[in-house]
Amino acid sequence: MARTLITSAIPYINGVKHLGNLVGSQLPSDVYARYCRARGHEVMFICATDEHGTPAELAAEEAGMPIAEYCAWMHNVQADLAKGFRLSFDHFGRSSSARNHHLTQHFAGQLADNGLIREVVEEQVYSPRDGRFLPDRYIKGKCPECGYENARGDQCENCTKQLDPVDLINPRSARTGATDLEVRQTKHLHLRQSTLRGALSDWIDAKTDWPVLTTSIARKWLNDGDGLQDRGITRDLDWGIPVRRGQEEWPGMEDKVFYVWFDAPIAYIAATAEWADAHGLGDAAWERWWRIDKGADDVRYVQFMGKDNVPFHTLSFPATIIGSGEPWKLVDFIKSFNFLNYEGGQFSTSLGHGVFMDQALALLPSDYWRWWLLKHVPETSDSEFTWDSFRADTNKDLADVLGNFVSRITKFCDSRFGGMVPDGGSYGTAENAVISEISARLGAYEDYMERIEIRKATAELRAIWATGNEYLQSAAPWEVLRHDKAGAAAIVRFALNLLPLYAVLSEPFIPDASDAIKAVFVDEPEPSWPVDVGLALDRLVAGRRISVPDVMFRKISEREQLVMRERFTQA
RNA sequence: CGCGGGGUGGAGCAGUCCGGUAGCUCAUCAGGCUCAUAACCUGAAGGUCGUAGGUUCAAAUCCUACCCCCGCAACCA
Repeated sequence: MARTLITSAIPYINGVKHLGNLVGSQLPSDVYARYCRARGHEVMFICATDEHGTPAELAAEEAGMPIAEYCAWMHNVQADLAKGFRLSFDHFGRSSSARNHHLTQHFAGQLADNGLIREVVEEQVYSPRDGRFLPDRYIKGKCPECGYENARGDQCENCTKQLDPVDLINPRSARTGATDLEVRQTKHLHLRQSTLRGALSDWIDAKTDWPVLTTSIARKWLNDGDGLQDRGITRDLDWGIPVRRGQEEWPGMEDKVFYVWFDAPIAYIAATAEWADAHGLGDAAWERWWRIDKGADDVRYVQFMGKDNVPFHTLSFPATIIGSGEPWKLVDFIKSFNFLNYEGGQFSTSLGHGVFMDQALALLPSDYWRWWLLKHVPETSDSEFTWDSFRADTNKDLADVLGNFVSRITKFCDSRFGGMVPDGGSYGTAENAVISEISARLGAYEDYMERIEIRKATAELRAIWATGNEYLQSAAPWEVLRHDKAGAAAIVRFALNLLPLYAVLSEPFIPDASDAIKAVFVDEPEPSWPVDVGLALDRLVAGRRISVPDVMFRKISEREQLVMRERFTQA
């Protein structure tokens, strides 16, 4: 049996995520995980919350909560939203878990033993009033280039000039406004990525089937300027994974923690270990997914992420894995996405621009969002959410094409055949034509899913749904019924047989609707992935009752669309 | 010359690697059906494929130059 390990980029802890975050990794990874399971793969689907770093500390401060408490709370909020969107993680872990502490410290120790860590004394801005070192972006001041008053220490938002905090005129803390900033020396650990440049470059070059977006970003970092640079993997913060060399203390690093980007990808592994712990399983249960010396040699590992995450997954994390010198599983395929914009601008947490996951679920069931987002998932370029498009596509695809088909055939069967799968008649040329068309489309759908081309898969799936309406229209059982009851029975039986097939094929995209369709056939066994479409469309037993479902997808009115747009769009 | 992605009928996209009558969904218009969520089905109109050159019997597709949009630019996740 094929074994597939799937990870989604882990969402940051500092609040509820918006639809752009959802569509950029969690949602497409869920579709792929569901598809793989449906095809009989043994799947391990992992996600987690990314809980360390300055923004988390500041979010907790703003919420008036201790950081640990804030993270625990927000993790639960995000876990509930994930359930609401039917994200089928095998485990939704936390980067702050004990497992991740140990693994992160372990990797650091291995890297140090292999000569891939060097200690560097840096000069950083310290704010006595804040009681901490300030990351560049948390220092504000007047831009020396354009005079903009609120330029950030890393870059001026007004003139886009890249800055160094020491360039700022009248620098101050963005948190407290303190101006008595001083430059202090502080020692940090750097990962010597540059020494692994050749190995990483060869590895990337071998990935000829990866999306252009993925490899082009990796190559840019490998080759731009002086090539891949070493990277600091520690920070002067309180909240994080304490710097240790494996089990040992790390002299001189007592008050430091690892940088979030060092520990976050390791959390994929740690979360799998958490999964094993949660199920009372031993280490062997998770190691067979991650250690090629312990059974993971036949695992295909696929990662999903937004383009902003690509450098860390193509370079830093592989550098950690390779540099450890241990037989950990490296990623086999990286699916990366562009960004989703909102009504002409970017989604913005601070401006309240756009739709957030909790708001979306309060408005409409998850299938609406899943379908639209997946149909427009930004695979080739940035895409844009508009209420107009959302309404048009969900009304047309879900209500008119799929929902209406389910409705018309079940109601017709109910009113003319007593709500039972009718017996009699036989399939002929029309039915065979449908079988061959669906077979062809199913083949295309499977190819797209194997290659993780989500948009094309949605188009194919929709075309398979439309086949049902086309068939009913031309077969016209309401007409045939007037002179040939057996003939009409065969048509209705055939059309009813499309429903379990649609339920199975649609499940990765719209799982709730899939369940609703399955529920039409109360006494039938669970349908499985079709090996032969002809057989799949001749499986319902005549005489068994069907249950007419409620309207599966109500339509969004023009008025609703306008109201939502008004509510979620800040001028 | 920082890097990358994109520019195809009114809208959103496929096709570009491996040149050969420009395809899909929506919207529009016409017809049909009446089982169904004023749904469905069929057909039509609509594009000199960002611009300008070049290669070729033939270019959306290859080459050159340029224009426009978006993102990124490593101590923010």
